[in-house]
Amino acid sequence: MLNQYSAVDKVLLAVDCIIFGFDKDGLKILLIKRDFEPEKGKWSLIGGFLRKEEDLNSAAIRILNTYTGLHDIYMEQLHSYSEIDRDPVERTISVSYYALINIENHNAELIKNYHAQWFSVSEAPNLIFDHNQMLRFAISRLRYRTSIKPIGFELLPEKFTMRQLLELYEAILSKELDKRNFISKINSLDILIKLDEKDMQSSRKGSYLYKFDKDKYEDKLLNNFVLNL
Amino acid sequence: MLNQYSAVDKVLLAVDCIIFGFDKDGLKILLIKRDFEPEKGKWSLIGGFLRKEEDLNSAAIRILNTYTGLHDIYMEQLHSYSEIDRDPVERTISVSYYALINIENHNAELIKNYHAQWFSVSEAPNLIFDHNQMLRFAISRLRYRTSIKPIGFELLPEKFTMRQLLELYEAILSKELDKRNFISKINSLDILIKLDEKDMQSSRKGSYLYKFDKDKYEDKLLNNFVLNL
DNA sequence: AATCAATTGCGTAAAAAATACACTTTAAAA
DNA sequence: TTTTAAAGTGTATTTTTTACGCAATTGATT
Repeated sequence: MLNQYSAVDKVLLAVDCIIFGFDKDGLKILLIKRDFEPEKGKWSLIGGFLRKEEDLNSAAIRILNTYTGLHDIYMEQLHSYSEIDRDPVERTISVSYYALINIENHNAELIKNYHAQWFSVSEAPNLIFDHNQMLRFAISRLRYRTSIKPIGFELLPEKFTMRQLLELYEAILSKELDKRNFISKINSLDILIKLDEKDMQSSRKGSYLYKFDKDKYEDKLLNNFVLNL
Repeated sequence: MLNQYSAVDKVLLAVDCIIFGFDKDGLKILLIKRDFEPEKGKWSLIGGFLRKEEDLNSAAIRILNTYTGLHDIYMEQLHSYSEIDRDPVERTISVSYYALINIENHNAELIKNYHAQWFSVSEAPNLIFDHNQMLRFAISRLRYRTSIKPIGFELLPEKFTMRQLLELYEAILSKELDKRNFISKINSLDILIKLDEKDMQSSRKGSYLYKFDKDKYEDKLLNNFVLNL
């Protein structure tokens, strides 16, 4: 029974994940040393293939879970890459996703087994195929996202100082921000709860710890805003 | 020779195009009456399947050309849709693209042959599969694009009045704009050339015609700006 | 006990951008 | 000549963004 569907060339569909984390040294990404050909031994984004029984979002979530042990992580689709020879072995289209995770929360054992490693975004090694391009695109999307959605819950420890939050934003935007203006803009979002507790690591005076107001944070996630930092 | 690539489920990859046009009645999209099963006879975005010898951008351009006769049209990839049963016949992942075209320039013959038709965006019929969702997403992306890139070249005739440009923006954003503020904001972009010629259709007084300064327009395309209308 | 050092915490003034708003001009039609 | 319908034009007000500096705190040092 002929139909429009018959003459078509099927393809492999891959998912590649740009996994962002943040620690005292700044914004990082999780990369993996590829353990199969081609390009075995080179650095690559964390990826896998789409399976019959899942959609792309599920595949991205499965792949993230495989390499980090994490679940319930929000991921967002970015772009599809389809150059004919992007993968020399077989025609493969790849859909990129990004995730934001707290570096402390993932399974360190797991990533070691997979020869995965965190790299500063600014010092990332050269990546296989078109993964450099994927990474650049992800960074620019992350910057954009920062201007319309709250960010931080995913990347910071539960309790954090204003300075940590400021440095997170500075790392993402890669520019310096004025401390006072930053604080008043963040406060105007009304998503932080100031705790009665101080972090004494960073200074003699100590600085107040904050946490996100989960409900308000999630409300804000639903409605875009403009945050001009 | 076993490798990581062997166990994988290949899929069909489709491209669906949201084709925007603009005329005196506002913002429109080009839809097609589907002439094969499933959902034969229902309205659908214009689509096709990715072929071996092309990448997704080329496929989108080919599909647009097939139905409109147009070429050299800028298209932008939007999103990939991968719900398992989105197409009931076979597992198909679809990548959406959008294009902006001048309604007057396309091949009317061609679209008639294909049972394609222009619809006001606000009066679009119900579409097959997840095409309604694709359309909504495309509209929101078009609005966003409007705020960071110049728009109009693609949608307006070569010479146009300020009112036409204003109405284009109003149609895209679906809100009223203040004429005077609009004009001064558009002028501040410095992409228009005021001609010594008037359009006498719209009023007794006649209104000046403008055209885009192609070079400046394209410079602006390369660099984002913020246009708050 | 006094001083030092490092970082936190806080507010205001100036500049820039966005918004609101109304009347005159023009030329064809009556 | 009067009428009519749309074009064309500028300013004051409000809001937002930016720039900027100093006092408070406290552990460490002398």
